[in-house]
Amino acid sequence: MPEAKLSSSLEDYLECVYNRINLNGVVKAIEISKDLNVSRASVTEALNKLAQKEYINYGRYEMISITEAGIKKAREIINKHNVIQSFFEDVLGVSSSEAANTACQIEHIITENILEKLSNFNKFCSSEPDFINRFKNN
Amino acid sequence: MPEAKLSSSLEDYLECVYNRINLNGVVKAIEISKDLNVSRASVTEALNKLAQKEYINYGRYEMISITEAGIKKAREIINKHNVIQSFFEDVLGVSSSEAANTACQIEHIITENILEKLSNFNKFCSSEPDFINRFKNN
DNA sequence: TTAAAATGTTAGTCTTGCATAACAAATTTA
DNA sequence: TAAATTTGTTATGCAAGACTAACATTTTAA
Repeated sequence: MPEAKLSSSLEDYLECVYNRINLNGVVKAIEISKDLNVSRASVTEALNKLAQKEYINYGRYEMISITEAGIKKAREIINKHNVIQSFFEDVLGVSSSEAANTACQIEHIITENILEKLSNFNKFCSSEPDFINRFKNN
Repeated sequence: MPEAKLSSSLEDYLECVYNRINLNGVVKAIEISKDLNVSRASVTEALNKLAQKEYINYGRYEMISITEAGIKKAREIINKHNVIQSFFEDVLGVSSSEAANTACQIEHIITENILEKLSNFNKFCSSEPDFINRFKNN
């Protein structure tokens, strides 16, 4: 039974593991350290914590794999990220990089309820391009 | 010359000092500890840091006052809070308490640029109540 | 005006998350 | 395949931010 709560930092590591595995089928600690701009030692430490919480499978010098619970959790985080980024980018008209950077932080904070409302709002706005255009020219 | 950067935590303390002083003219450490749900010891520590950064005036057993730089900074934080809360509450229709709690965290993260766009968006939406009503009944 | 209560401070500890340096293992390449 | 390089781990330390317990000061009230 994986423990539910992850810190922002551990969520970032899990998200990175998921993305890398999705992309390449595997992930190495050094890639994580580059993606997240942290030392290899910090990655080892974080991976041990994620394994202890049963979000990944991992042991000394072993290949990293992600559990079902890890996949579920990672997808939740990534979904949050995407909804937030889309709001900033597509509704407010913020640049892609600024939208992404801010979304990276807010994804760890926003509640499920607000997320759902925001997601609906994004959809509603994209069904009303006229409104968004008037806002942008305003 | 006050140092610019404050951690999320110190921003919370400064915001609390500002609000209490605005409300009552004075603020006591114990009130801060109750508002922020931390120990009196943590308050002492935070106040020393804020004083060292010249956002407040403070010394051992002395009355707490806020500097000009502190007022400016606090108002920026509170403005961020209000814009974010208003978006959640008035645009998305989130409850006041959930909007406030989430805004409390996002206020430490959001960039000036996104804030400005969000603020404009709030204004634009309030000038188009029909759009918001259609979203809410959707 | 003291004794009790409330408030504030200090000292020491814990946790998280990061770092560097030294060492271990695995991989690459000459 | 042996040496060099890369990658991973461990040990250790630091900083922020919180805590509790003990002590100091201030305030309240008997």
